[in-house]
Amino acid sequence: MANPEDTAGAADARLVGSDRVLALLIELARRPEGASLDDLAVALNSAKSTVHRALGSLTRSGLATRESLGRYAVGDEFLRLAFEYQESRPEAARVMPALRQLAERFGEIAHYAVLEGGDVVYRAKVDPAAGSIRLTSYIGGRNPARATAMGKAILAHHLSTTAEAVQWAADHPVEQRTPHTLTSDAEWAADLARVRERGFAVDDQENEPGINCIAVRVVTPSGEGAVSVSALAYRTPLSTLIDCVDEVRAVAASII
Amino acid sequence: MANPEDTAGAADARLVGSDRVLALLIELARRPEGASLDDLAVALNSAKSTVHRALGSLTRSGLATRESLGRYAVGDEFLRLAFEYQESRPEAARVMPALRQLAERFGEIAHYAVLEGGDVVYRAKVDPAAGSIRLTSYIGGRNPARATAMGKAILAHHLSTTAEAVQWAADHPVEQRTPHTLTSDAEWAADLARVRERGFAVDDQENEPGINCIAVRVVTPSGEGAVSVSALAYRTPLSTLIDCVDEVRAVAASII
DNA sequence: GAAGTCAATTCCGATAAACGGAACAAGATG
DNA sequence: CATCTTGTTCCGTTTATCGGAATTGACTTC
Repeated sequence: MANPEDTAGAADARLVGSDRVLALLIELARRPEGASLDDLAVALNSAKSTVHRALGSLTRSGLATRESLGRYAVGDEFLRLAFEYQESRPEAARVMPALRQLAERFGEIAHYAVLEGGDVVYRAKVDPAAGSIRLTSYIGGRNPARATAMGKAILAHHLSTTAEAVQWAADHPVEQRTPHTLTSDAEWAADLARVRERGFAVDDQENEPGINCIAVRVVTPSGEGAVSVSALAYRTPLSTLIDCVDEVRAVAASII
Repeated sequence: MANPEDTAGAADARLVGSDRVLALLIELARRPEGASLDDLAVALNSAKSTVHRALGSLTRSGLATRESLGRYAVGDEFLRLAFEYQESRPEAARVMPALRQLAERFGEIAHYAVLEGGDVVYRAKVDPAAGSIRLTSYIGGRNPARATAMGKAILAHHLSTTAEAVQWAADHPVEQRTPHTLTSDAEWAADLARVRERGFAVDDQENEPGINCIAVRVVTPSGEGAVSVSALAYRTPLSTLIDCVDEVRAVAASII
């Protein structure tokens, strides 16, 4: 991949000790096909022997493994920890049945997310059975709250006046992700008012081209969040989702 | 300074540097509820200040986060890395559609696993829509190959004679996990012969009480593995699964 | 709002562990 | 058999880590 690293941004800064081991773990997780020791040494800008020692630590704890000569990869233990953690979360267990119903009913992807700062963080997800097209959303992933139905569904309950909504928008600028993204603070605040009025939020290809979404806010004992159905615009137009909002609401209400 | 604690059990004697940071990450992942700094310091048998520094490393890379005062937890980034990695694996993408079909058809859990040493390692999984009862299987998790249908389905193709099967069994002893576990090497080898003959393997509550399972071997460009349907015995008796083996085979054959 | 409690953070000198360049071994390749 | 790639070990120097204790901060209670 000719992709200059974005997140790590550490290609320059001198990593030491534990930070390097963690950077190595993250680097490994970015490579589903695995990588050789030299590749990793280059990526981390460190000596081979250092990376070798770091790989030793990771291997010892099961977080990394050597699949074959020249192919180090993330270990089973890493995945086990993450998946067990996820399935042990009470909130995930609570919303999964509802998400399964939604995914099956619409044949599209259902999500559960919470608000964190200016982003929504996905906490659970169900792909439809027929789903062949892959959406680039992952559990633990983020999207700007402003440009998503889930974000708006949650925020509408906290920003009760236009002034507050405009202020929040000003504090959380958003990039023009698609031609439909509402970058104007005033327009966005107006959209939020409609959300408050109708009791649900939509995202008309504001976050990703060709993808629209409907969401309603839910409150669980673990806190507040939102459930949504994200659909391919050409297959399930937004109007279809809106027509069925009562079904979505009913399923969401079934979350304890 | 004789430090007379080589505490028994999980926490090893003396963790240093990176190993401690990784141990901390693993400890955090074991606690969906989160933990305070002091709790973690006790669990790792290290000084608070040391754990504090380690938490700093983890937080900096997004693998840990402080949810509130006294509650450190695994960070979103940890989950994102694991889930993105999993969904990027070609083999997972290949088998998921088949697993979804199986889970929907039987209303039970469908798995894909590969053989690693004497264990099967789960690589993909689909829960049924109606699924309320939680099976304790996680992606990245393991079970003894001897006591599982998937393990037997794979091994039957590699141990072509009774002698080989007995030898393999002797090399990989298994504990009596349930009353049905075949701990006798000879009996197990006989069972394996039946697998070879019929072209599919079953697990009649050998691994977990009340759970039976049917599995067939599959070969993909990424290697060999097995797909299975695991069912609650009282809901879907083994005979039902066996009656439908042709369906299972057909779905498995659809995996490219 | 002051006292009390629990959690997090900072300080610091001694010690031990990490660093990395380079040489060496082991597998693959043809 | 020659050659490449990948992985592993060695070792002197340096620098980060360790942990006990004291300090600050956060939240609760009276």
